[in-house]
Amino acid sequence: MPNLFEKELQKKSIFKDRDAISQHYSPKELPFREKQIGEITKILSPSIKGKKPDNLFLYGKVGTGKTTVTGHVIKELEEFAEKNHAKVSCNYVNCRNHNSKYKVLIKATKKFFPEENFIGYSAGFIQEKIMEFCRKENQIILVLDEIDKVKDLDELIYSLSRSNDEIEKGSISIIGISNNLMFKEKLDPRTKSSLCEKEMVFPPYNAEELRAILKARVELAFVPDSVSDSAVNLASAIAAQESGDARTAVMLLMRAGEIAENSNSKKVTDVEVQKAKKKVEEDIIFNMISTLPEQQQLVLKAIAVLSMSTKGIKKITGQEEQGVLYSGEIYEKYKQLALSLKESIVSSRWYRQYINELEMYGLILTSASGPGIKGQTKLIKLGFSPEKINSILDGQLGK
DNA sequence: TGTCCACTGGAAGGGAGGGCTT
DNA sequence: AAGCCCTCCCTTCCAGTGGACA
Repeated sequence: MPNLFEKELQKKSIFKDRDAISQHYSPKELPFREKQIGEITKILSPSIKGKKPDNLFLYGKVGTGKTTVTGHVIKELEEFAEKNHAKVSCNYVNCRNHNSKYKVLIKATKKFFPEENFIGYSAGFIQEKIMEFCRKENQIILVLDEIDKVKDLDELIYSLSRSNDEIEKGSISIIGISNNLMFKEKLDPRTKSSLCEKEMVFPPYNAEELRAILKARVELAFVPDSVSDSAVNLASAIAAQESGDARTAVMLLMRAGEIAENSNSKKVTDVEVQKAKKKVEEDIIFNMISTLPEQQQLVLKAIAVLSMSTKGIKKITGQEEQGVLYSGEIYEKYKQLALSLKESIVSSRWYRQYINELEMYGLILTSASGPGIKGQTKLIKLGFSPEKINSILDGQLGK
C-alpha cells in the first residue's frame, strides 16, 4: 500500500505552479503598466543623486496594479542604489495594519534601526530617530499603502514634511497609495498639497488587457493545454465587466482550476469558470454574513424569514410583488427572534443603522415608500435568495 | 387644511474597552 | 502601572417627511 502522501503527490495536477496564480504572487512582467512604471521611475530618480523626490499619490481601484508596480520600481531602485553606493532606503508600510501616525512611525523606524525596539516611546522621539537616519545623507522613500486607513493622516503628513524642512541633508519622500477615489478630497488642504505633489491614476484594465494578463499567468501556473482559450476569455470578460480588476480575474481562474481538478477533469473550460464565478460570489456573501455582528445577523434573519412567508407578498401600485417588506414589520419580527433566542434587543434607531449597513453591503435593496402606503417608510428586499441566506445564517446563529 | 401615521436620520451623549502616553 | 483619551457600539431625543384621511 503506497503512503497516503505519496499517493496524493503522485496525482496528476493541472497546476504546474500554483503559486503563480495565487493572490500573493507578484509577476515579473507588468504588462500595460509601462507608462506608470516609467513615470514613477522618473519621479524617484533624484534620490540617486541625493535629492528629495516629490511626494507621490497613486490611486485607482483594487487590482489595478498600484502596489505591484510600486513594489517593482522600488526594488529596482534599491538594487541600483546599492550598486552605485547611493544612500537610498525604501520602506513599505501597509496602513491597514499600521493605521495611526504612531504605528506607521514605529514600523518605518524598525527598518532603519532593526536592532532597537521603540514601542512605548513618544511619537516625537521616534520621529527624531528617523531624522537622525536622514541626517546621514539618507534619502528615505516611505510607501504608505492603503493610506486612507491612517486615522490621523493629516498629522502624520504634517510632521513628516516639517521634519523635511528641518534637516539639511537627506530627506523623506512619501508615496501614498489608495483605492478610495473620494479620499483625497476629504484631506486637509495643506496635507493634500503636500502629499499630492505628483499624482497618478491607475485605470482599470479592459477585457483585452485582462485577457493578456491571464494568458501569461496561465502559462506559468497551469500545465500546457489545460485551460481553454474561451475560459480565459470568459474570465477576463467577467472581471472586466465587474471591476476591471486583475485580482478578481486571476482568482476566478484559480477557482476554476480547483473545480476542474476536484472533478478530475483535465481541462478548465467555460463551465468551470461559470461555476467558479458562482462560488466566488457565494464565498463573498458567506464572508460578509459571518462577519456581521450577531444582532445584525438577526435582522437579516428576520428579513429572510419574512421573505419566505406570505407576509412577503405585497400589493404595491396594484402589482403583486414577492419579498418586499416594510421596515416596521421587520423590526417586529427581529424583536420576536431575539426574544426567542434570549438575545438583547437593539433600539429601533440602531436597527435602522443596521438596515442602512446591510444595504451598503449589497445584502438588501431598499427604496422609499411612495403613494399607496400610509406613512413614510422603507421598502426592503433581500439581495439574494432568502433560502440561501437563511441557511448560512442558521449555521452562524447556531454557534 | 389640518391632523395622524409610520417612519427617517441627525445630534448628543453614555459607557466599556483598548491603546497611547507619562 | 496608571491615567487619559479615543473609538466603537449603542440609546435617547427629536425635527422632519410624505402620504392617508377627515
